[in-house]
Amino acid sequence: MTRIKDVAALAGVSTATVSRVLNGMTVTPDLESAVRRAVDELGYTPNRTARSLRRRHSEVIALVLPDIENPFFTSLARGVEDVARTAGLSVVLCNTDEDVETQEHYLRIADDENMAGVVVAPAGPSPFLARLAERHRAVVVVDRAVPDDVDQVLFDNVDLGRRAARTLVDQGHRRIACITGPRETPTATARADGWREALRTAGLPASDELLVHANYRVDGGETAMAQLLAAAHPPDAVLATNNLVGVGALRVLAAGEGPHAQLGIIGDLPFATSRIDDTFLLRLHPREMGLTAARMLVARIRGEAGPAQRVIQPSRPVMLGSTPS
Amino acid sequence: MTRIKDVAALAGVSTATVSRVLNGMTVTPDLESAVRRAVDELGYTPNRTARSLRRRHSEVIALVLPDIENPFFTSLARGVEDVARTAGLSVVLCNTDEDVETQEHYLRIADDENMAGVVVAPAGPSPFLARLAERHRAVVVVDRAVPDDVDQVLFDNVDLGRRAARTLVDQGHRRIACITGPRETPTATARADGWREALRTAGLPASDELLVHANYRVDGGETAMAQLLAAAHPPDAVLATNNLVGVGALRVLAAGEGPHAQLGIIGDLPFATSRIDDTFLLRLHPREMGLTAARMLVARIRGEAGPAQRVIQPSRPVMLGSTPS
DNA sequence: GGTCGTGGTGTAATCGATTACAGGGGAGGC
DNA sequence: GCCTCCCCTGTAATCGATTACACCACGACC
Repeated sequence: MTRIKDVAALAGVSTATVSRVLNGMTVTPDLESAVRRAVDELGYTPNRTARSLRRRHSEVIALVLPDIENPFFTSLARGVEDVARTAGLSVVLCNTDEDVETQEHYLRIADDENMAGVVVAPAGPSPFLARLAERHRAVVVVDRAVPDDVDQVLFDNVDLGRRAARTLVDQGHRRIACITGPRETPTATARADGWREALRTAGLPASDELLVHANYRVDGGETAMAQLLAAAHPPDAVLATNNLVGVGALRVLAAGEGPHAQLGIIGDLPFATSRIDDTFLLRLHPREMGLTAARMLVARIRGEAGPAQRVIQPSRPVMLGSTPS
Repeated sequence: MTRIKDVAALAGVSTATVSRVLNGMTVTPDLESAVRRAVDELGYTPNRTARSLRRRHSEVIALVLPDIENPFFTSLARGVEDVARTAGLSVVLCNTDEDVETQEHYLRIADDENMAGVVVAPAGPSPFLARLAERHRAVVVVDRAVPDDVDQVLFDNVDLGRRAARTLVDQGHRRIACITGPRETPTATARADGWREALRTAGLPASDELLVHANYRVDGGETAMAQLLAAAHPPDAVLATNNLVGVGALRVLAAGEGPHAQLGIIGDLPFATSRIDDTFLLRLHPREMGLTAARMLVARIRGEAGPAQRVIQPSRPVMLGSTPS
């Protein structure tokens, strides 16, 4: 491996001068070009480990996500990447698999590796997160609120549930069920709260048998939808509060057994294989959430940010599905 | 931040002893317990940057992927993670967006950060890759062959195309089209070669108008399928050579306009929303490919690996689709 | 009892960059 | 002509860990 010493020797200058050229400080043009020639000739790139040991932070940010197989999060990741790249930062992605310990593990690595900052969609409560923020590490939380005093980019989940449910009400449906995630998942319960509120406001029932707390994945959506349609009084419309349970619900409908029901989904379905003209999608634009979060992170890394803030990421109006693009 | 010096001072030993305790070398029990107490009390974790500067490699491996939004690759990523975790390594994921320059950038980072190794699904030819391998960095290439002398885990793509096409032939179809990726994409052309071979063997036409080189994404599949079905002599069966064009093709079929055609897909559809009983899937099990690649990487990191080898990842028999699980 | 070997510990060198500090040289002002 | 001041450069300290090397104490063996 070529080191800065080799470049300095070849260019006939000191290591300090090489470092200065590489970091854009003023240097006599003669020396500068000599250094650049030497750098090119040796194909030298600075050792980032040494650099970040000395500088006490690297040019890498960590993006800690609970489920890398969920298109919502991969889309969010793309947003973070785009901003990071233009800011000269590299993104490394860590998958916690919804496991709090794994999350702590990765947050600790980000800290120990002196990463410039962290964007995290928390799998659960994290003592370490607060500690990072206290020590003035750049941290932005996305998608899932935490009580700590850190930057956060969130949806107004109650409002999402309300708006989606209201759309079904306005369509004339009278028995509107809701498939949401586990009780321990705050976004799931908040969206269900919105659904309940919209129904009550419209004078419609929002009874227990119309609300299913499913596992928040595709199979959860399938099971829940099948259960709802098999009930004595099946609903004439169903709200799925995230993309994955939406996929599951759609599959059951596509099977065509049992009664029909209008479906509404909070989320997007980039890999849907059926026509879904008939389904309402309340698209969430996770990519834009990623953009927002990354911009906030970059500002904080640069020291341009003030006290921690919570940003509510807007979502677009409820849209009729058509085949998603 | 607490440093090893602080621990040493509190425990009344030298930094060398602390380091030895933390790295499992033999130390007098008295001192060892004193050190452990001090570590606990201070909540000390070693600074990984300093450690990897000295050791000249870190405990992190990079997984460099061309498209993080493709479920094939996220599934592969899960496989890599599972092996890495049990080996005590952390995985960071880098998205090249099919861009060779971005790929070089991330490979360089992996090198400069002294990462323990790299698993990469190459977006294209990479001079840097060969250089890494030459310098005895642990490198494993997955999914897309490269000419360099490095470990590789690949499918037998010609065979995949052949088997998938033969299944359609055995079904009694006589005019079998193929939607594959761009001519510059080796896996795409190899699978198409297999399709052509199977058709010729069966005495069926494999003419140019039956082979569409589409963009290898969902919209490419849609366009290609629409084009095929609108032809003067539409095919009675279509082979889609990857998961994404398969999704696009299915969408067009689901629209129900135009003639029907039997569909076969090389790949899996974890987010399909329709019943696909009627479609043949040749599942590829990218997760297992990730497991294999990560195991090879770990062996190489530990210095247990010999000369570079190419492993052909087996795939299961062609299966009738049903709703994927 | 003396010598040798062994196992455990501490001191200090080391990894490869950045940067505080000191010194040298040239320009400008009196 | 001399003195400042400023700008650039080089030397060496520094980041925080690991580890080569030297040393010491103790036990075994002759």
